[in-house]
Amino acid sequence: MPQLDSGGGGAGGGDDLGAPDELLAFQDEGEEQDDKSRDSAAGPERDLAELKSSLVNESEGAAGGAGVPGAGAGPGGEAEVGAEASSRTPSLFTAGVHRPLQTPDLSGFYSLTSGSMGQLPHTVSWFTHPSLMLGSGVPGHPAAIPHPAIVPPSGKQELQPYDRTLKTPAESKAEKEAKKPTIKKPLNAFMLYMKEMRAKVIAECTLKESAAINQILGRRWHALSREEQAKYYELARKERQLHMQLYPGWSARDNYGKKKRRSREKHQESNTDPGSPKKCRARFGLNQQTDWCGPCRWVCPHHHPLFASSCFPDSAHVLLGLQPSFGPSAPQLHTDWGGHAS
DNA sequence: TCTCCTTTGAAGTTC
DNA sequence: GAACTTCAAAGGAGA
Repeated sequence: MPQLDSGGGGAGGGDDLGAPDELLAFQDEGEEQDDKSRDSAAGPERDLAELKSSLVNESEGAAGGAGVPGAGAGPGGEAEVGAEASSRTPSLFTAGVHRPLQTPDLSGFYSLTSGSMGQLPHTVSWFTHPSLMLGSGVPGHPAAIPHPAIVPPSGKQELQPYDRTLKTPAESKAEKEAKKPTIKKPLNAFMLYMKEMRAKVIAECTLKESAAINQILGRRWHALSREEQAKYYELARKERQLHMQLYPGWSARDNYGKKKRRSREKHQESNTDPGSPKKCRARFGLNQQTDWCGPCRWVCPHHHPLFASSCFPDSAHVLLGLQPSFGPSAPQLHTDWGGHAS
């Protein structure tokens, strides 16, 4: 865990949490996104990469100083913890609302009470009271709020996932492994977005199938402005930051194999599928769309970014006799729409 | 009961 | 360092 280096060093390396993919995505879609952002009022807005780098700098300051905002057992924190923590679900956002974060620049993100970020739900809910968790030295303390990322082997949340009072040094390692609760990965920006928007999509589309909902959410994600996406990237970055502080030794690898491994063949099949839109786009680029295969070039009017927010669910496409996008053999939705927009 | 589906992003592994 | 793999959420569907 390279990022686990604490302090400034960690901030320099580990805190550079803008993922390569993240950047790539925007590089990929830079052209089209630029067009989009040009006509959207975002004119002078910073490039997202710039924004991200500024966020990194900002977080460096935070990490180097007080660490995670609110993490440093600030005044009033404990009182609020005991009184409110159990009655409401704290979150990064509620944290901002109820108790503005210490990092001024971030307050904008967390004090959003309207718009898309108004009610980011509880995924980040454990953030509010890190003072409980950080450096408390009392694992299993009754007042401690377990991180939602902690999931016991049963899959249900335990109140005291790290209660080791009954453990003895002689306890078998296997037993420990078996009983050790799973610490989940922190959610990335898109996951946070999904959590927030899922309910809306369900309400709008009267869909319940997560797969279909996620497809819609994927399209909408691409239709988001950079600023809007940046909010989620920032949130996700904070998630990861706090996650690292809460679980310094944790690695994503710890959870490898806990899910049943997907069929590699299937995965590879889809990756090597010549009709894979992402492949064509990656291979030929946006400027050579004439080289793209048919499915990649195919443009569903409902999937056009202009209509992304009101796009039909794919089941509706099927019902309407439009080109289906479900099924392993069907072309994936052209969610990297950014590129096909121009 | 378990796995798949489906999305994007982060992080780990492999070459 | 590029490419690939796995996991994170969600809940219906199907084995």
